Amino acid sequence: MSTEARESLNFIEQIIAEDIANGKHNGMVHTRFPPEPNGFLHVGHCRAIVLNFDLGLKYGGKTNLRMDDTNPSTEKTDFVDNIKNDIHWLGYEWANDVLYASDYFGQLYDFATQLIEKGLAYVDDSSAAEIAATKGDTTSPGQNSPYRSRSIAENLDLFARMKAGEFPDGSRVLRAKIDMAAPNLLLRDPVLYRIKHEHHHRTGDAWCIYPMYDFAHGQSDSIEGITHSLCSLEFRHHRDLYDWLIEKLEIFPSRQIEFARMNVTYMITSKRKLLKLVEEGLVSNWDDPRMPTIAGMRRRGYPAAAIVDFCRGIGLTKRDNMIEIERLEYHVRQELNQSATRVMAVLDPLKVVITNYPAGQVEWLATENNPEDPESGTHELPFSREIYIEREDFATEAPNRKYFRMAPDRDVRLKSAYILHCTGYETDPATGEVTEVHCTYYPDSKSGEDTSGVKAKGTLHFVSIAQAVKAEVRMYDRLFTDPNPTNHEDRDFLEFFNPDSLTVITGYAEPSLAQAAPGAAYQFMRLGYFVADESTRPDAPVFNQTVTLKDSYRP
RNA sequence: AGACCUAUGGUGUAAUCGGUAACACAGCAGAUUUUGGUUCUGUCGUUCUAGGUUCGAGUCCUAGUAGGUCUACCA
Repeated sequence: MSTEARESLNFIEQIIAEDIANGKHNGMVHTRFPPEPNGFLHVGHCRAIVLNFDLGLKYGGKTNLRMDDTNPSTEKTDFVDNIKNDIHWLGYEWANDVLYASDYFGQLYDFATQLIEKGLAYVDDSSAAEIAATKGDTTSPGQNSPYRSRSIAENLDLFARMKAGEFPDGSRVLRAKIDMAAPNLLLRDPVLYRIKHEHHHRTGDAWCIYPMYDFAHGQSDSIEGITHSLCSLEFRHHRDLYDWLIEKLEIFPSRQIEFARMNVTYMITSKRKLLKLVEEGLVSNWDDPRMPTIAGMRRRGYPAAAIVDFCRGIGLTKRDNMIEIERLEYHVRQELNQSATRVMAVLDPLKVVITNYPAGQVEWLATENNPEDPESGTHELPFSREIYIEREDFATEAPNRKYFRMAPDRDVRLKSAYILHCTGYETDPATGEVTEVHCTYYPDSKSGEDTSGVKAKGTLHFVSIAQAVKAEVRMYDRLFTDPNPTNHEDRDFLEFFNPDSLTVITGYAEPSLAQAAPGAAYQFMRLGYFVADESTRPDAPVFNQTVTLKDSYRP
């Protein structure tokens, strides 16, 4: 009864549990995921999405999806659609419709006016360079702006005229009047509004002044009644300003809590750097299967459930972390092992002729769709005199006692078919390369009805040559040659781009693969998991390697 | 150099008013296996340092050390 282990809560859950116990916000929990629609979502966002939406689900609250679109220069509606699609794909549903910080521009303007009226904000005519120059630094205080002591009336007038479009870009800003000597640089009269005569993807030309992050994010949280506003560690310093604004504006007290964002080896999460990969043509696009974007991982064949499980499993702290990609791959394999249909495909073919099998004869053999799922049934694949096996599965001489693949005078089973006895092989006189292998088969060794008594230690996959379908197979390796490519002070991350991260080959697949539906997951037996690419067609099947199988064979 | 944040196996986390440092991934070894997959078993290895408080410290205190963040009209 009382032997059940106490549930281990992460530090944010502890805070929430405490707030609920104390009756804060009447026990309500309301979170949000606030992406800026200026790029594709990536692994790092997955962690934040899972965290915020799971918390909403767990504590009976809601989670908003809010586009943080306060900078008209970089944001686009296209990105909004991708973001919505990615979140849905992960399996989450947001409360209400999608919300936009830009919907609050009117409210935000009123907040700014209130601040001016309280003598807590002023219009500064200084240039960006002047503001930066008088900011001081970590060891010395800044200097007050000469415009800091303008009257409230003058500030009100100037701010209204900023909004009216009377001034050019960069000529004036609205600043909070806090403390130019504050140890936290963000509190040294931070800029609240800037002038940008630019078209906004939603508000059009209605505004020519736009709020800065610090004067939009926290206020949006407050307007929406967000109880726990979760963000990454680098926003710690912003919290002082976040709290100051809420206090001075006397609005709903959302609470910001910072956590360490997730880093994964061989993956980068800088939007700027991901964009560079696309622009330089090193990857095909944002959804290239090598990209750590949600779109890329989806196209790579990573199941949404695997990504979500991964994010849930890594815990949550305030420590910088670097999670090994093997852990993500573990979840991908675990998920795919349960769901992927088993098929056979040979990627590096070596012809095998079964000399005692009648030429022209074809047998259709039943093979399990998925041994992990008894309900999954079987499908049929052809067997005939001439087949392909993996070149790697043949050796002219068995290297050691632990080798149990094909070699002269050895017996080996063909998965779901017969046991073969290797009688010899032919080589290219010029190169010495093996060109063909000869075998005989044991007619009474058919899978499921084997009475041969022959013991074969190894089992190989194969395809019947006559019925095999050629497929384009894209083999992937890590995108970078270094687990943390952006961590080198003296070298650009592109120096670590792995030129072998994509290898396109022609494989030979069992005929059922011609009908693969885009997105369908398969296990090419003994090779790995593959997904039918969105471009796959019956006459030209295309597969992306998702991840290899774990391989404990060591020659 | 200033403020703030963080230090637990190779990696990520747990240990909830101070009470035997545990789980997962990775690694290694073995069993099972018509996928050298899956599954199962075993194994390796951990509290940054120095003081202090205490019967007892990963946990509390002090001082160091190391790493991270911050001086955009980006978010």
